[in-house]
Amino acid sequence: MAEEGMRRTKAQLMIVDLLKASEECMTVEEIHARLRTAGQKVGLATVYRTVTKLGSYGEILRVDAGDGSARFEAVEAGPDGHHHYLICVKCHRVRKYAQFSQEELDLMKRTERTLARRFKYRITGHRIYFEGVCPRCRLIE
Amino acid sequence: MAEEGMRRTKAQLMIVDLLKASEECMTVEEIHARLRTAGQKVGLATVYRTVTKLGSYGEILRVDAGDGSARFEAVEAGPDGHHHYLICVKCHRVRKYAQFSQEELDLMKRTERTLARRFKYRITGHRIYFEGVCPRCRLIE
DNA sequence: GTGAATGCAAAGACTTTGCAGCGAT
DNA sequence: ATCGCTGCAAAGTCTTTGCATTCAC
Repeated sequence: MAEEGMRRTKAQLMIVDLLKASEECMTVEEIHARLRTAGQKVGLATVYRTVTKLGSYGEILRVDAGDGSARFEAVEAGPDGHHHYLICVKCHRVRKYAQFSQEELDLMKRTERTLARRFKYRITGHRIYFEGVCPRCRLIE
Repeated sequence: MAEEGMRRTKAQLMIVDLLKASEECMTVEEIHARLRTAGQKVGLATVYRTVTKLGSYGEILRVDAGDGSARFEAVEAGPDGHHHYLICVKCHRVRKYAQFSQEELDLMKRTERTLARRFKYRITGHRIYFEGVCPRCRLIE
């Protein structure tokens, strides 16, 4: 996935590793703060540039929490890289999960074909978000 | 759906009507431009305030096209108000549709229960987006 | 050594807010 | 006649960009 002329820098590795280790998608601010706290001095602009650049290579995926805040996740190679999401409507955190059933996958595939025919789109993928209140926010409801 | 002390103004009606008549979700800029073109002098701030306010009442729903641009749709009362979406990864337009199968609805309901149990969320709804290339953009691919 | 990536700060884009006047109830 | 809504412009926020320096290859 390394591209022509591209350099794999320390900042990029740290950002991707951080995202890979997280069960939640992270905002640019969160990534920046976490790296700072860990003693790494990375500029905010670098985080923006990294998620944008690796995003264009498909290594990082942008996810919207529905409140306008952009969040990011690292994409593992292969089919295991695909996630669905749980979005908390209170705190806007985005939890990713990969345990979906074969039935779901089959239905999505079939639906994609139906939609392609009906609306003349070339379908390339889908995104599924469940909205609700996360365990943490349920405590203070 | 009218709230305590709220006034149903001309600007609000125009914005909701415009959204109801559209098969696509619209950005604030698009809404503003369309109203201007139609000879209505509505300020951009009013459009922002309207989508935010009616959004909090559930009359307008915010949709993210995955590129950070917020788009909005009017929500009809009842179960018919629910849509799924086709997002064009080239032009980022968001087409809404309501023709989903009973099988889809059933599966989503079942999945919601599974997720609620597994992740301890109180699930309130779901959002489904299919990504692809729209008919218009396919012509210039 | 060369040129991509970084850090910082400045610029740009998008959204919200203060305030006086307008208009819905 | 109220008091919420609007328009405009100013103020915030979030994101991108210019430039000199650093660092990966």
